[in-house]
Amino acid sequence: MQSREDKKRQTRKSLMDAALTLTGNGVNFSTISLREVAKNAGVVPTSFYRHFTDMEELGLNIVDDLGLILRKLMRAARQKNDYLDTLAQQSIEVYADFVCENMNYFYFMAQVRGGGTLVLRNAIRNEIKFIANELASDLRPIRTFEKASDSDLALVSLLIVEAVFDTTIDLLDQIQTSPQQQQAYVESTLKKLRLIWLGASAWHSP
Amino acid sequence: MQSREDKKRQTRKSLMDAALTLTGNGVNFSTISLREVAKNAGVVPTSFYRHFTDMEELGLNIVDDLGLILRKLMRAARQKNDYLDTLAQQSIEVYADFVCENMNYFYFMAQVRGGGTLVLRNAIRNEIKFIANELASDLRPIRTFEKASDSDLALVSLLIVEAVFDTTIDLLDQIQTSPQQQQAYVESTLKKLRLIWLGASAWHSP
DNA sequence: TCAATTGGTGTACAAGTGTTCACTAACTTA
DNA sequence: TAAGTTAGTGAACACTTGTACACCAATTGA
Repeated sequence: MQSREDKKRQTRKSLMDAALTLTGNGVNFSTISLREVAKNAGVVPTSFYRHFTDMEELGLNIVDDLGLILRKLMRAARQKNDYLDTLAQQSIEVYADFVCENMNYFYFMAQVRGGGTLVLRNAIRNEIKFIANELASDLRPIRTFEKASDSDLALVSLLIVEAVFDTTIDLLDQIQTSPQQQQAYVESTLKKLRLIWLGASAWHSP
Repeated sequence: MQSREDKKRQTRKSLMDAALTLTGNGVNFSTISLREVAKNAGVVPTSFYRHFTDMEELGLNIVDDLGLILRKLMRAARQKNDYLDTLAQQSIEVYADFVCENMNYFYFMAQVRGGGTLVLRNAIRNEIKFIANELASDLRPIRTFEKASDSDLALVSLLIVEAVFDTTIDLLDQIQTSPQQQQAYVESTLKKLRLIWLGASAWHSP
């Protein structure tokens, strides 16, 4: 038996899952109707209002969940390794796997990043900045960056995170059309990171 | 007096402009209805079919126009200058101005890049690759890259173009909320390019 | 000049949209 | 056990959507 609160939480989750499933199937989040979400969640349209005032609020809650996903990602990628290149390769492979396992969330991110409401766009931007900050404090102890200023380190981190996140739609489309060539994306991204790496190393040693 | 063909071309342009105006006003392209476009173009809904079979086809034609815009951009940015840093700064300033003057097109690009149909996404991807290729042949004669392989040069170019294009939504939002701080975006992007630059220089001198 | 072509019109329809309101049944609390 | 709270229901609303069809008027080409 479950309490009323539990049941509520459950349908709430059903609604969010329904929206995510739709975005994962290639439907643009902005075009998804409240009624469609309700139907896919096995609930009558008016019930939607017991949980969210409108689709944007539901979207904001998905962004929150996405935040959790991304923090889990960071945890998984945090395998201390002083050899930068190995670290980078491992991280990107971890990332690609994560995207595979949470495709719906990453489709959502890719869509909303450039095409959501201003409110939603800002929410995504904040998540990206947060991850970049996390990365910065992970990079700080590494020898390459011991002389780098905080703002330089922040910039390097932001560039890396953007280079990875903003091309995730390419990875997702790759997975859909020819999953076996996912490795191509990993290699191309790895090369980009190596380049950024190199730049960062040279940054403060003129 | 104008021929029938001219008049047709003109309403066709009205339809595309209407769609662009809407995306420029923050409406997501995927949610724009055929009827709304027709109304804003001052034409009855059924007339739409005389020009496009559906909104996706209209979108593809906008991508084509965007291609022309971007080629114009490349031409404007092609001020030969052997001093890389100055070149980079000039290019980004040119880009920011271009985005200001063609906001609707760049909103469209930002939206469709991650949230359009698969067909539209691929169309945008191709434009990005094309621009990256152009950039690569511009970089080729520069001394820094004289020893770089073609594929390395292609990678550097792609990274640069993506770093600029995929954050254009940030520039657009910046322009909307506080236009005077547009310079902040320019500086941050310039730093990113410097970093990539440095990495590229170090790439083949181990 | 006369017939053909065609861009644009107006009506119509079935389907889907967000939101309202009164209602029910079951859980919670006193 | 009785009263109160509330997640979910179902009907109804005014409106928008894409598309089909018959039609018109003006440019075109013979």
